[in-house]
Amino acid sequence: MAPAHPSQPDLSPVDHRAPADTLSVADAPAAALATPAFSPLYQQIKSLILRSLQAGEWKPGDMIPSEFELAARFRVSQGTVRKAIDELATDNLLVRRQGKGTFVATHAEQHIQYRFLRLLPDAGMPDAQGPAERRIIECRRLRGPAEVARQLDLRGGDSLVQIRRVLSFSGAPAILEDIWLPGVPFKGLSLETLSSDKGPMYALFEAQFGVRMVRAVEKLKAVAADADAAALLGVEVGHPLLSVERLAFTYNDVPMELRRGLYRTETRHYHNELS
Amino acid sequence: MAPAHPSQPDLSPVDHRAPADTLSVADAPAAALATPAFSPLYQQIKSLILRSLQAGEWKPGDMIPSEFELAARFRVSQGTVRKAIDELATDNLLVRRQGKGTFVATHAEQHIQYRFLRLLPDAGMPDAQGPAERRIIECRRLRGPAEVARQLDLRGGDSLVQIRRVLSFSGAPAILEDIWLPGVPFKGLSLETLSSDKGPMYALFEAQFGVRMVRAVEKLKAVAADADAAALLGVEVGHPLLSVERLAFTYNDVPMELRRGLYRTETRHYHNELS
DNA sequence: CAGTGGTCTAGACCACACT
DNA sequence: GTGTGGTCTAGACCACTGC
Repeated sequence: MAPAHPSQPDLSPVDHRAPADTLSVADAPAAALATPAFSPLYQQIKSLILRSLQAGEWKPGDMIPSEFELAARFRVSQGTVRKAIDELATDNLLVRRQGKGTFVATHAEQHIQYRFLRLLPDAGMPDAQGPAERRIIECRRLRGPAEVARQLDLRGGDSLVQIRRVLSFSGAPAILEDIWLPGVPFKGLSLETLSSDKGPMYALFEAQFGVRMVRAVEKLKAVAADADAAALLGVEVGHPLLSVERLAFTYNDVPMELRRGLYRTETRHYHNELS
Repeated sequence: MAPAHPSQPDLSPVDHRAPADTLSVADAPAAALATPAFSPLYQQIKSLILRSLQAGEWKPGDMIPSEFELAARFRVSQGTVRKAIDELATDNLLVRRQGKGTFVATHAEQHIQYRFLRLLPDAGMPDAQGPAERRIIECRRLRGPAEVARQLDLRGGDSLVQIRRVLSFSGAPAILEDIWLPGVPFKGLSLETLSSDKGPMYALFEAQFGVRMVRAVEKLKAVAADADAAALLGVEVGHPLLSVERLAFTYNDVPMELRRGLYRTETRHYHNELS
């Protein structure tokens, strides 16, 4: 067990027992007192694992090396690796399965159909609304509006993909979504790609473009339906709709998707837990 | 250090090294195979600490005994107590402060004014909207509607307190709230109590009634303002409002408050983070 | 300085899944 | 049985706070 790790440079992190000035900030100017810049070993291990995830060393769904293997690779104890993995698991980047191993989280093959969708039926079981029917209204490339570009950390003239679609439950339209994606990472995304796909959109992004959405922030408002939305969702103009603006991030907090959804909430609600 | 713990019965939990049949399920019938009913030591410690919190052995804001003291009391190692406290801290029941100690979380003297309020101004700093002005519209006791009673785990005829209030920012009304509380734990709550108070309502509940809200679930919808709401919030009838229905729980998932808020979201939004 | 939480180690054993 | 993650211990040392 624990053979040499092929083509793996010595990643042994700093020795936490060494004097403070040999820590990872060794080269910082002595006057830099604003940043304590001390980072525990397990945090450094966490960063190293994160780097491997970004680099694609292990793909979504893969099993990563065992805690002991990683401990040997990084020259630390198993407990330290464990703490690093613990944090990555609570961040939903890794999934532990006792007896089997630790796996890279994925939007595909998860029991929940849509990991980031918080819309539930008012009555009945959480999944009583069945699978959503999806209709793509359009998918085009354009030079995006400045506000969208800004949120995606792009320059004003950069290319974007815009998608508009409607989700229905049991034949009744429920959600109208506009989605903006940066053009470069999503080169080749087309109406055909989207239409022929079956699973969640974020699973498609993983499989086809290697883009994994890790976290997101949402801004919710109540708005009145305009003519467009009213027609597509089958409500009167002025009907109250829940507007959900979502900015989704990949690794390292890089924004990769802006999405604006309009939800009908007559028989459904947006569910949230506070603590 | 670690003197005898006065008036403390021997709380030593089950020995995890003992054969399985001496675990806490020792008395379960042999046929009961549906429940694995194995609980790690640190979970048992967590329950014991939780029990002390409920019993009021340590009040909100208090410092609890050090990890070593608790380890001695419960006859386990410090690391096991640590893991129990870790979970209680991530549940926001305890707060760790390095060098000082571990404290019972409180809704008072927290930097954020309202811990469960997710409404932020669209632009500007998170706290740019300043403190809210609060106006109590009414506070009365009644036999509550069946639906409210059901959600609060009460019988239909039990007494309730109902509060209606409006929150404004910079003089502009923003939130209309209806709050229902069970009458028994909140005996003595009156308009005077509420009006003379300055801090967050949940801080008042802690200080005056010993009720600490621990977590909550919310259901969000977009609705049209009715005549009442329109008048109190200064909008037209039919104006879209964000409806936020919150059920808040004390320890042990006992529901203690039902709250229905109507938020104006023209210049503010409900903020949420997904992961 | 002493007391507290925070990190790290090394080793033991348990629970679970596969073969 | 073997290999994985999960729990528990005992002891060492570090970092922060306040006397």
